[in-house]
Amino acid sequence: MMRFAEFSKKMNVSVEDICREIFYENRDHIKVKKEAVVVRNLVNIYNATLKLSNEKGFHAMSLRDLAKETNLSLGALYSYFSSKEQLLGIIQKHGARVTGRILQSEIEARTGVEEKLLAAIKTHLYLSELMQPWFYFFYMEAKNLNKEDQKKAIASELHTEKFFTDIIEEGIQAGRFAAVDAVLTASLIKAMLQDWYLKRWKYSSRRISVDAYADLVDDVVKKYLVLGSSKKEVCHDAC
Amino acid sequence: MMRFAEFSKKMNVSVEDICREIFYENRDHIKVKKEAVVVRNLVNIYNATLKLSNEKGFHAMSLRDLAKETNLSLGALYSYFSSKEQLLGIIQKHGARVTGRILQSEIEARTGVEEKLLAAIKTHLYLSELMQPWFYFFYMEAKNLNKEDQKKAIASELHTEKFFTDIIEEGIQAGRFAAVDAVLTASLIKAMLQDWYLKRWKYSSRRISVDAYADLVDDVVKKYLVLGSSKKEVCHDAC
DNA sequence: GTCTATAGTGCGATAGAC
DNA sequence: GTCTATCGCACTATAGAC
Repeated sequence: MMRFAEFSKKMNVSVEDICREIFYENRDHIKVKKEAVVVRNLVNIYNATLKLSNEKGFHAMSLRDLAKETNLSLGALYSYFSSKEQLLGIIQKHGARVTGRILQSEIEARTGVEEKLLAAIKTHLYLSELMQPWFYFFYMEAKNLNKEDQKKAIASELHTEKFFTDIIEEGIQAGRFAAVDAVLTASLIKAMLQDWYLKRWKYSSRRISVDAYADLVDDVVKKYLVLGSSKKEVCHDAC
Repeated sequence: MMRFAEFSKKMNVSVEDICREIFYENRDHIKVKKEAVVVRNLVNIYNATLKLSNEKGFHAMSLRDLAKETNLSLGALYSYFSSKEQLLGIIQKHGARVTGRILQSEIEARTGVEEKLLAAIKTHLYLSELMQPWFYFFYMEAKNLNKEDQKKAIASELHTEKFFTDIIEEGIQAGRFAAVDAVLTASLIKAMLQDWYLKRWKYSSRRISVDAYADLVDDVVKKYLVLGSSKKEVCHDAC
């Protein structure tokens, strides 16, 4: 099964690609017209927004802060979005979209139910590792969205969870997993996956790799779920 | 083992008690002198602050919002704290203190390592259920604290985690738990416990009780940790 | 395409009447 | 002990020079 290094190469998820996508979809709100200029500045603006927001919150970040961080003027910033609120909404929307898209394609590529579960766990962790600031932002700033975007954020959260619920139910029906509560179990898995990007500082300072974390989560989940997995297996950590 | 209803009765953690404690420790910053008046207003102010902050963030809550919610004037509010920042710091500090105090006393009351682990899980969940707005606030607003208080918040987070690490290590040394990575496992447990108060809306709408959630977490953790726990036990959900 | 200057708003905080 | 009125400031957003 794939490790993070491969995933990272294969995906090549770059902020630049996301920004180009945003450019094409928001041509009307963006006053500047040269693609190369726009993409360069959007990358700059979004990275700075994520940095400042993740340090002290989106609301606490003023556009003067953002202008300083990007080395752009206030006026120039407003050539790339029409209001501070819109800036928030765009980052949320496109982050969520990329996540959903990749998660789906990676799960579909597997057949066995245990492989699917492992692939879902790994893909979610690897994605959140590649795009940690986006994931963190998505989580912490959801309450600052307007009502409509907030609904979308909740839907996106439940949609991700459903990937896991479906896999677990499939495993139960196939007689490979114990008959647990699939919805609740999926919630627990999601909680463990979220901790990875929400407490990045903790795992960083302890020098835990994303692969090690993925193995751990998979281990915990499989011990709970998989029928006939002997307790002996636990020993591979000890022996 | 104790259930939530008992815990709730036994603890009788009231916002009023916390506010009285705050009053005694901050007499110098609080201009009003009659205890009864102060406690009544502090309860009002803190509840309103938690409500508004948890809806839209502490920074986004203006003191005019707070005045409206508490039915106090701007001037009156400033009789109970000296700045908006101080209001944030006080809520954080006292919330963290109550948590640490209760968690410690509940764990100390047990002897067996498995009982300790279950007690720690249940106490954390039950406390976060009783004081959900405080826990949520503590988590989401940590980044808005000044640097000094931020350090304290991180220390508090690690301190809570250490309760779990210690119990797991004790279990491993006693030969009752598998030789897992105690620190990492404690992180995972904490992640699952935090989801309970961070995603309260989700569990509420699904009508999951805190007792059911506690049993689930305990089940997952014990299946991963406890040596010689037969897989047959998983079936109690199915059969 | 980017800048500076500024209009207009709402904020945190305080003074002084009652 | 609580109120109203207001100060000074920092914010979002825009207009117009370059």
